[in-house]
Amino acid sequence: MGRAPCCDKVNMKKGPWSPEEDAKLKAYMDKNGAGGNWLALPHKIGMKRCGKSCRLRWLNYLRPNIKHGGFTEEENNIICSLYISIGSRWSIIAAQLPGRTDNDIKNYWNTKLKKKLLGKFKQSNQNPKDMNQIEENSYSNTLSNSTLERLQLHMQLQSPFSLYNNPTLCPNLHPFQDKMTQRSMSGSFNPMVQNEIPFPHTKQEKDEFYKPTSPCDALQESSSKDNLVENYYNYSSVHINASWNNPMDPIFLPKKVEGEKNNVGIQQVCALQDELDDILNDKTMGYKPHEDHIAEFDCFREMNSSNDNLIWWYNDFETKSSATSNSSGFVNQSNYFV
DNA sequence: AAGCGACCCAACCGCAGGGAC
DNA sequence: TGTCCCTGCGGTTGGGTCGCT
Repeated sequence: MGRAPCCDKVNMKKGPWSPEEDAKLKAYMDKNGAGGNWLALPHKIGMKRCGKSCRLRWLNYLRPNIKHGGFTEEENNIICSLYISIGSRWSIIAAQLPGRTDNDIKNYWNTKLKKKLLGKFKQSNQNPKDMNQIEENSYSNTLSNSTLERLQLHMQLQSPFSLYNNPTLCPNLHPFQDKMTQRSMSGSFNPMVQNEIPFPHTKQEKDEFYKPTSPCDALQESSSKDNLVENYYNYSSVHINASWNNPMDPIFLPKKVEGEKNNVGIQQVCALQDELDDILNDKTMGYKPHEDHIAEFDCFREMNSSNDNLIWWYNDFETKSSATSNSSGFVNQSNYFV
C-alpha cells in the first residue's frame, strides 16, 4: 500500500503556469494568505492545480521580493562556504540570502557554481587510468556525489592562497575550537570516538566555550545560558547531520601530510563553523564579509590561477597512496582513524 | 535554414517530519 | 500510542532556449 496521492492527479493541470493562473493565485494570496492549508487552496479559488504546485509557484516565483538571477560575488561566496560546510541544505543556504529561494540556489549551484569550481577537474583527461582506479575504489563508491564534490571543494580550498589558510583573513577560532584544533594537531584527536567530537562535554569545557571572547560574545553572555546551549546544539545538529555523525565524511577528514605543522583540514572546518555560527546565530546581523575576504576568497580565480590545481585531487590520492603499501588513498585515510 | 547537443530552470515527485486527532 | 494529513525539502525531469555545425 503506497501513500495516497496528495490530490487527484487525473484532473489536475500540470506544467507551466499561465499569466492568468499567476494573477489568480497572487490576488488570493495577497488578500488571504494560504490560510494554513495549501491543499485546499486550489479548490477555494477554482484552480485545477495541486496544492503543492500552488505553494511552489508562490514561494519560488510569485512571492514578493523574490530575486531571480544576477547572483553577486558575495552571494557566490556564501553559497560556496555553506555548501562546503553543510552540503546541499538548500533551505538553510537560502535562509542566508534574502530574496533567494532554495530552488533558485539549487539550480544556480548545479548549473553554474559547481561547474565553475569542479568543471576543470572533471573535464581534464589527465591520467584517465588513475581516474578509473578512483572510480573503482570501494570507499569512494560509498560516498555520495554531494560528498565527493564537497571533498573536492574542501581540498581545493587547501590551496596556500585560500582564505582559510590565510591567517590574516581566516576568522579567529573560538578558544574552544582552537583548543580542539591543537588537540587534533597533537594527534590526540580521534573523530571515530564520540567524545572526541569537538563539542563541550564537561562542565569545564562548557564554561570555557561560553566564556565571552568579544563584544559580540559578551552580548550573548547577557542572555540565558540555556538559550546559548540550545542555540549551540541546534546549530551543531546541522553539522552532525551534515558530516559529524559520519567520520568518513571528507569534511571531517583532517589532511594528514607528513611534515605539516598545522592541521589545515580541521582549521578550515573550525573556521567554517565559526563563520556559519555567526550567520546562524545572527551575530553579524546578516552575513557581511570583509571586502578583503571577498577579494581573497575567490574560488574561481584560484581555480584559474594555476594549472596545477587541475590535478590537485589526483595528486592528493597519489600522496596518500605512496605513503603506505595500500593502493587506496581513501582507505588509507579512513584507516588513520581506526 | 535545419539539425543537433548542451545548457538552463521551472516544475514535479517522493519522502521525512511534525502536528492534530 | 498510532494513524492520518499537511508541509517542507532535496533530487530529478523535461521543455524551452541557445549556440555550433
